[in-house]
Amino acid sequence: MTEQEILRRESLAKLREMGVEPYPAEMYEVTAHAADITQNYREEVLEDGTKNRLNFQEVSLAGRVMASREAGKAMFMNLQDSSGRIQLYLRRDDFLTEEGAPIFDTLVKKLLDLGDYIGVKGFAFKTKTGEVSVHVQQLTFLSKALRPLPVVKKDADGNTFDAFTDPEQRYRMRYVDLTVNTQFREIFLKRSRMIRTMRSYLDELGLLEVETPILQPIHGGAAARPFRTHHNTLDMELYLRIANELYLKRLIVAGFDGVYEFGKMFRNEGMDRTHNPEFTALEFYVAYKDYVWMMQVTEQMLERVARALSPDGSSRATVGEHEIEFAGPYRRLTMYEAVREYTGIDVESADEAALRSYCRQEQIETDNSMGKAKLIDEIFGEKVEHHLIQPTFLIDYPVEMSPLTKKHRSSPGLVERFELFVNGKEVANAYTELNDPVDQRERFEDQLRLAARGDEEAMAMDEDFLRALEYGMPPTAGIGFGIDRLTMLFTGQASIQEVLFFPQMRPEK
RNA sequence: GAUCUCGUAGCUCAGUCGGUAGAGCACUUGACUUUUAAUCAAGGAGUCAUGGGUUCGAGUCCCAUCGAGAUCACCA
Repeated sequence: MTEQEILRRESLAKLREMGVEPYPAEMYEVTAHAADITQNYREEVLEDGTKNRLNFQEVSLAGRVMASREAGKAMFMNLQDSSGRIQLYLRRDDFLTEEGAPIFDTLVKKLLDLGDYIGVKGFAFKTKTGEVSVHVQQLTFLSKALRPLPVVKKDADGNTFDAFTDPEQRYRMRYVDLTVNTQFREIFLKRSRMIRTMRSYLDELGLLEVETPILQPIHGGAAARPFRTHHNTLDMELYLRIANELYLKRLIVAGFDGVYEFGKMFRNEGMDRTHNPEFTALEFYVAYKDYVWMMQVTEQMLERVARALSPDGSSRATVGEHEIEFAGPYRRLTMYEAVREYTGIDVESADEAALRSYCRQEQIETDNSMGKAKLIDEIFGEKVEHHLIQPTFLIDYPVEMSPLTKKHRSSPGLVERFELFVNGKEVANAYTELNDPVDQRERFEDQLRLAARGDEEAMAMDEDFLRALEYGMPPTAGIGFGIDRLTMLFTGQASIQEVLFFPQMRPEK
């Protein structure tokens, strides 16, 4: 233990000796919050020059002591609650035992430490320097802190000193990070508001919120390596889901017109500033619709999110150096048009060899297992994707890369799929769902052939899903959103770790 | 997985050419009854990430390991 930790344990023991419980069980009545008082306190100056305080004259608030300044027989502290900070003013003469013995020096000045949770009762007033404060008449210890918090200071110009900045410590000890770096709370408030806005939009559309299995016997619905686990009683291998798509479609088969799920997905792949092993997706599926309808819904939903998150209700958001307009309609570009526009290649007429030589020329990595579709996708990723700053629907993908997507109504070799790109990154993936069970079986068989060639991410055959389709699934549109990526977009964060409370870390020591 | 950078007091950081471990804040003691990065005086606090090596001597140089960040590869 460090010196400071030992001292705090000694303070704890002394409090108990004095009959003060540092961790009381009973609730503490809170009648006011810091931000409300500092923003709404009113007082008037009477004709004789005295001040008349108009509100907050009997308040009870609770929070953490974040700073203290002793001034002789008085003391100032900053109390932080969930709404913000407020200054407390304490005078020695206000703190006496029932017998009248002074306890200010011992109890408050010595045994109260930064980081302690306390409750205070008193009245609001303005100090000589004009700061709205609470004159404390009664103080209650609510929880003693045994470790010192980092002390982050700010001066009058807003300059920060000794900020708690080490990303490793911030992510490992989010409780400390969010206590002292309160600006990061805003990211998570926005994340919550974003999800709430989407949920209420989907509820208005009449969709049903559902939950589907995370432990799955067959990992389907996406191309990714799964986490494996084992169920003891069943004595069988299970996978943490990489997607919930096939289960949501079973519910469409079951006769629900529309279903949605916000849920964690798990992918056993690399970690970097845009990938965490577990991440959150929103997927929804709506019967009797197609991907054209889904584009309009996407535009409406994201516009609503943007307005909910911007301070002035604007549909625009600033992301890095770009101002992004989320009100629709968004630009629509086919995969082929996009590649032609940014590279000049006519991918429709080009053959595999021509694409391969272009990749060589542009130093785009390829391997021999890649077919024409995969090569186009590689070129898109290298040459096009980062140009798509304003929301852009990229539509109509080659059939080989979309085993769950319905064939295009008019363009052979393509499927009815779109991905939404914003700020050069994919944020949603949608399609007119494949509901032809015979076609779906053939697509799975193609995937099996890929797996046999060593593709670890190829989808497995899911006989029960095929059986469901054979019972009949109505024509359906479906979409998946990366909630973490969207949060990054709307909060201007470059790292996924900043939008997750507890990003995955290697174990300490 | 590869490459580069980083790891020193509770926090933020110095530490020169290899020669006794430093500062500010925090902490302790004292002064001050409207302070606010409070101020003033004095003081305490370190397994220099871990383990080896070179050297008379290593925070510093070399190797390995652990952890983090950035870039790249894969993926969303």
